[in-house]
Amino acid sequence: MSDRCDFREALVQRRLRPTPLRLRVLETLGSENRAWQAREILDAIRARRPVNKVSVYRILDDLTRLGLVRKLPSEGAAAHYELACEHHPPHPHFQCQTCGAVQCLEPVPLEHIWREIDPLGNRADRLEIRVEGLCRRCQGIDAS
Amino acid sequence: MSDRCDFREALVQRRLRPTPLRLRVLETLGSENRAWQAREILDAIRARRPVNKVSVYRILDDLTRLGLVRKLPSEGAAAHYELACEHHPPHPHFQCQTCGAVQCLEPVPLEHIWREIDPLGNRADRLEIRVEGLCRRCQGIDAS
DNA sequence: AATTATTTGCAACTCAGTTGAAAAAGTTTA
DNA sequence: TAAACTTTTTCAACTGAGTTGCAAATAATT
Repeated sequence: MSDRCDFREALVQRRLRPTPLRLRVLETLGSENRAWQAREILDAIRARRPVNKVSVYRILDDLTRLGLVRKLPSEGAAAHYELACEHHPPHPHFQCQTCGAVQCLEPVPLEHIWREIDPLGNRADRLEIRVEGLCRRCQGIDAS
Repeated sequence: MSDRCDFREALVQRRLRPTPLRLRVLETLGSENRAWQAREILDAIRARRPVNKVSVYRILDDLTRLGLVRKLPSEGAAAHYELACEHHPPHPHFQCQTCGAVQCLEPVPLEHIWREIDPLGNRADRLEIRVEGLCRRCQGIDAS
């Protein structure tokens, strides 16, 4: 999945310095077609260098606020994060009820889904579609 | 919203004793057309009698496992719960990004939404549609 | 009434995420 | 380039949601 987005550029555009840590967080998010828990990102980076968890949380918050990362609602305690840059438009997600992993599904046209939904006078900004079930791995379809 | 479901009956069917506490939890969930945090349920019940939070969490877990309650994924730390009995089929939800409240929206036909989605070989069991935005109250449309 | 099973409460814990302030690193100015 | 300033990262301590193990209380069964 090695990403086509220029993270350095994306950070500079948003007036955030392209520090090694911010770049590592973005590279990690872009390295697999799935959403990551803060904890997983932390561990992935710690495999190569020491990092403090507060730094990762603050970076994820900043990037989310600036629209470079999306924070997904999730079943269970920990939030999930994914890239939100130009090559990653919004799309549905699949969460396995057994292992908890969150995969990204292909984008679907949202127009007629929006048309079905009556937001009851609330201002609707964002639509998230979540599928839950049993993933391939947990069904034993895949090896390993 | 006072509910049409017979909670006492629903509990007995599931081999759970219809204790005052379980009934209070269900009545609370059924008292408004929205999803509740465990904390909110706890506070609502405590307005009338003492309860321990562990009891409420356990009751919510049991009811969720037995299909009388649905646990919703949510933005933020705390999970939300809603009734899942016969008069409350699955439906989309709206969460306000400002106050965090989760409202229930009208059910939508899911068949052609399912048709759009490729679950990539995973077994899909459940579909949750979440709308996020700014609720009427937080827009200042409603009084109070 | 005595025994047993279920439910609730209590205390102590875990884990995700936050806060405030200090240390470190990078940038700007003189 | 040294001093002053800004931004980023770290550290320690905390909050709040949810869990665990076990004891107390309650209800059902013999």
